[in-house]
Amino acid sequence: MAKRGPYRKGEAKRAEILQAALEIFADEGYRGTSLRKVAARCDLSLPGIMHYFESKEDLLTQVLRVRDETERARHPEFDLVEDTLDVMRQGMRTPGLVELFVSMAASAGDPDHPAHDFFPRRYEILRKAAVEHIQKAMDEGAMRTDIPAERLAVLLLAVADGIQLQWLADRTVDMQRPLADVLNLLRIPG
Amino acid sequence: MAKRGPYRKGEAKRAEILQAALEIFADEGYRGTSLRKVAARCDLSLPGIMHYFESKEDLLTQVLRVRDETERARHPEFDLVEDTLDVMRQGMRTPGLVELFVSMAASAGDPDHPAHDFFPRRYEILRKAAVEHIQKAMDEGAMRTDIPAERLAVLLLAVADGIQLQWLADRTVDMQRPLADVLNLLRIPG
DNA sequence: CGCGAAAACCATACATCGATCGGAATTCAT
DNA sequence: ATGAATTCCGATCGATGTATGGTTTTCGCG
Repeated sequence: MAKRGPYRKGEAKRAEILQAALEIFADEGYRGTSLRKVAARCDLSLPGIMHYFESKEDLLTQVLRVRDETERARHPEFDLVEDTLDVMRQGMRTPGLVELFVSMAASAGDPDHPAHDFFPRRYEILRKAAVEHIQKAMDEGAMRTDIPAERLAVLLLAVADGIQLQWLADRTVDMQRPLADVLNLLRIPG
Repeated sequence: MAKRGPYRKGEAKRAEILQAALEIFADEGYRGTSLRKVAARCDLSLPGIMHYFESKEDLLTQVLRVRDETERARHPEFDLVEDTLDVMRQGMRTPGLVELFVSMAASAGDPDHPAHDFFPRRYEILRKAAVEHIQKAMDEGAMRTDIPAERLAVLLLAVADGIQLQWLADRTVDMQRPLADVLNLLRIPG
């Protein structure tokens, strides 16, 4: 007789909070966004938020989670190049979420941080998906390098993340070009 | 009769504050480090800090500045490969500073942030230095690509930054390998 | 030397933040 | 319909960055 699980309205509110937080961080940036502001948009008080999430960082971690899930839903079958480019296009429209992602990645190194497990897991998933596609291209003889697919996957993810960091500093840099360049370095020329 | 410039003790304290902040962030991480803690290490009160720095973010920005300067002093003549690898080795010993760097990069997108000018300027300097070395290697025929040096510089910096992001999430990843790999992709094989 | 203005520095206070606690109101399985 | 679990709030706490006013120290200049 201990637990009874969340109510229907509860689950709805939880989703509403995550959506509100996502929107606020998307168009107001990571700085100066308080839980009380998120609460206000949901017609809630701050303890109302804390009822659903253990801490602010917990909420933000789950924001990243739903962001990842919705993005994954937008791409039923994974295409290495096109999907990565689409992630960047999406990022250009929502700089606040890129800031959130980077900022969380910075502090998630702490073992006590709610996102401490999220990022390694995420990288592993992305790496695995990338390796799969790279390996296929290699088997088709479309690669001109002897670097193993696993290392190429790490390299490609690094390019994708790194160019976003540069873009945060200077929004005029071309985020798609470096990825295209490194892919051209791998492809057998015309 | 307006200004008289800082006193001798003042400049010393200013440097002491920056050094103390650097050390605290280096071995305690970015999270949970307050200005009062920095003040205590300098035998100062919090307003004592605020006398020298306009805000916390201003202090942190200048921490990054002195960090850059001391690193540049350690490398009188710039060597693209060896220096980048050394930056990563240095980062592995001070994860807190990597977190600080990434976290600042995330929030420096705001035009009102003290580091808003720092990062573009930094990237421009690094890019220019990288272009110089790449161009030299190209003139010597040591490159096997028709991608212009400027774009290769952006690509190399992206790899360096991106692999650090992955390393923050998983400290077992090899930070040096991806850089070596992308360089091998550019070099004419044996 | 010593005068005095600027710099260095502190005690205090303030606004805001995330977090906590006790309790009231609401939901829903039984 | 009952009652326990969930939902949610008012009030409060400790900590943080910041602002204010004043006091002490430094040091150029007469």
